[in-house]
Amino acid sequence: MVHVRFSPSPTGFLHVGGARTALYNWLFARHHGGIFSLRIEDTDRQRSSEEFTKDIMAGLQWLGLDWDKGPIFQSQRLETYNRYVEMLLSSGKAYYSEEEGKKAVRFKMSDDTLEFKDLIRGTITFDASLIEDFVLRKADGFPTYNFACVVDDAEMKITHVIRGDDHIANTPKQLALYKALELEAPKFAHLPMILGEDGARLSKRHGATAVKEYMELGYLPDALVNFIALLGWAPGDDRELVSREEMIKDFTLERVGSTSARFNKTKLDWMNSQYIRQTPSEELVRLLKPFLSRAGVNVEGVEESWLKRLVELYKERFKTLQDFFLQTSFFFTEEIEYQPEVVDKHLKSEEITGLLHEVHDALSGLEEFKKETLEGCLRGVVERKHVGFGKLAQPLRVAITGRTVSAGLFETMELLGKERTLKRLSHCLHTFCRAGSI
RNA sequence: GGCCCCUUCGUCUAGCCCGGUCUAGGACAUCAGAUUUUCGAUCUGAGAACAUGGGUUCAAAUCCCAUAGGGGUCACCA
Repeated sequence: MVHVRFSPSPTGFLHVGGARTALYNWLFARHHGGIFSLRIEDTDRQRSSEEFTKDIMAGLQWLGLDWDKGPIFQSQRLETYNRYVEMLLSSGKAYYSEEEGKKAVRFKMSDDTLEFKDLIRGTITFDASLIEDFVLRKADGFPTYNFACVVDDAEMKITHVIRGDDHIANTPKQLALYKALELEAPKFAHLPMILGEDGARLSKRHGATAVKEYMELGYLPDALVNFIALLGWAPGDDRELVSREEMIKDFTLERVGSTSARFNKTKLDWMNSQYIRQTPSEELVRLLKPFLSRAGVNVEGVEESWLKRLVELYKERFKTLQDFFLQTSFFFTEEIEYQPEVVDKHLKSEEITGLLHEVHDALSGLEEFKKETLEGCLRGVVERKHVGFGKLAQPLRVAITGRTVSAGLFETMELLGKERTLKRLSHCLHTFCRAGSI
């Protein structure tokens, strides 16, 4: 039975690199019908914190990476590690060493050649004599990473260790420990790193690195999962949008590449927009509400069916949940702001004033404020004025939305409603257009 | 610096293990055209890569070696 684990240390928020490691472990376990465990490596008492543990678990849950066992906390397993320390001490494979008044236990490193077959890179060989005796138990009584990792992987009967390739250099030490403890080593697969857009190691200066940040920016978990899955793995054919089920079915370590990948936000944005389109509108409404609230919208006061229609109007236009409000804010307020440059360019001319006047009058007389009737009405206006519809569209858009970019005019007006549309129109005529008073 | 890993379009990658089907495929991005009430979306099309140098072979992106470049790691951190 395959048994893998994700074993983060709670010294920081769950970041995309860790998320991908977790994802690959999870996919591997699900593909083989095995076990996926979560182990918290909190042996650094200074840097570990419960806040990070919570963040990591919340992040995994949000991504839909459910674990079968755990979380197991290393900080609660000191007796176990001590038992193994005693074994090594009594067999002479470990010894006490004191430096600067701190008494630790060190492992007596062998001096042979250590070799293992990495499932992703093939055989990797190390000269053990180049590795110095390393600490097993720190002066504070806690085990070090390499030691706790080996003890736990052995006790948990982990079959495959899938982790970042920054752990390659740790592997010979762990191999030596397995040998000294007469335990069978698991198989190893070292994943290449995820780099920032510029090819440097991913860090805060690259923008969002924490999973939580992507959640707050309005990325859908499925989209993020799909995107990071493809950073190092490919299904083998030309598919880009791969569902979880397909990933589980097709995921193998053989198909994981060995070269580091750069994080590409533009492609993530594209992928997120694809997932947004796939998501039912009712679901989007539900997901969007927290974002609207945070933006200051009184969500309780917004009619559900109206919001759903707005979502449908913008469904192919917003790339993230946060982006939705950025594009539709003028629907949620009474007053809107007009940028002077935009007003100057689109509203300040005799001809436009006349046109908008005409539009205001025509719209006032409408019984029904639906997109079909609106279209008929507006096209009638430009026809009577002998101008192209393009002449009217932009100024009118600016007048009722305050922007030069929006969804279709008729749909926009319908959703905005007669009252607000006319109010904004007359406000513009009064304020910006020289000739105008209604 | 020692040790280890990596190197296909700008980016993510397919192909590499099992040399010929590769005039190297796809996606994002870019550019052009179409459409159009703006932007976007959409459709069509274009440009764009086997790091370099040696081998091996009838034949190399695919195998071998060297060089260069990038990354990782050298803690009583994980």
